[in-house]
Amino acid sequence: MESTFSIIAEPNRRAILSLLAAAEQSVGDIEEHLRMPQPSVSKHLRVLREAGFVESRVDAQRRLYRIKPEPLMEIDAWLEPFRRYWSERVDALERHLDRMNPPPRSSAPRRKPKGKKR
Amino acid sequence: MESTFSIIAEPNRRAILSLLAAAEQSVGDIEEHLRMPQPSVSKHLRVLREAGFVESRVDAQRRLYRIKPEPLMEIDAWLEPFRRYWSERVDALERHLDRMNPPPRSSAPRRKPKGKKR
DNA sequence: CAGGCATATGCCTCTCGGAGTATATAACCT
DNA sequence: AGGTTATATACTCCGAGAGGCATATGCCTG
Repeated sequence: MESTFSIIAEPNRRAILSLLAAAEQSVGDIEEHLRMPQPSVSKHLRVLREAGFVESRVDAQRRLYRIKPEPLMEIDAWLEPFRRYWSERVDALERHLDRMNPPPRSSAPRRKPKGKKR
Repeated sequence: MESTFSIIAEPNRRAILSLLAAAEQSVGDIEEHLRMPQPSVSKHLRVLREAGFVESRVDAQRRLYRIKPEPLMEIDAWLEPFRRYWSERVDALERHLDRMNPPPRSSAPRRKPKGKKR
């Protein structure tokens, strides 16, 4: 399966992506920058490629890898519903009030009481 | 260890977070909405809590869980260097040109040739 | 205080994926 | 062709973590 999220769960893969964010790199470049064994780099690149995070082009014996943004955009999109909390973090006041009395948000579904209490 | 990223790699945990994004929920609420066994819910909540994704408050016998945004903000921040690819995706033309001739970006470091060729 | 609901924890098992090593493939050069 | 460089793949080993189930803890109510 290997979902989009589990792929970037791996630290080395994130490092590779961050490297590629700056510029196109060959396998050897990555190996050198990240000081990791070449087979490991190739394996991670394979995973990233098959998941659409990167694409490669051939340059003689070497392969140059570059970012493909779509999966990362997907993650960015997943974060969307949480962004409203960003601003709430600006001052803790609203959170505090929110905790004290019934949240004044309009569309937040009210929980139906399951037990008897409260 | 359990890094921020590996925590949201778990689909059930993402589902829980998405639920909580809408509104504070009790363990029972989550169990019901996501149709998953209660111990599983509790265990995932524990992981999320210890990693700072959520916090709980006590309401009689039940615990109400709510989002804490910091770790998600961290992920959002990690995405930052890639955002420039978003816009490049708008029209494929720029990418294409980018691939054809030396990228006109100002600050992108040029790779030092390692082998002899190219 | 007894019994019941809500949640947490402990234990076991099983799978998945990463590390490491060796080796295969492929293109280049002389 | 033969050797060398660059990258990919195959195989084995091992540990982390998720699921399932039983059980513990805690609070509330009659």
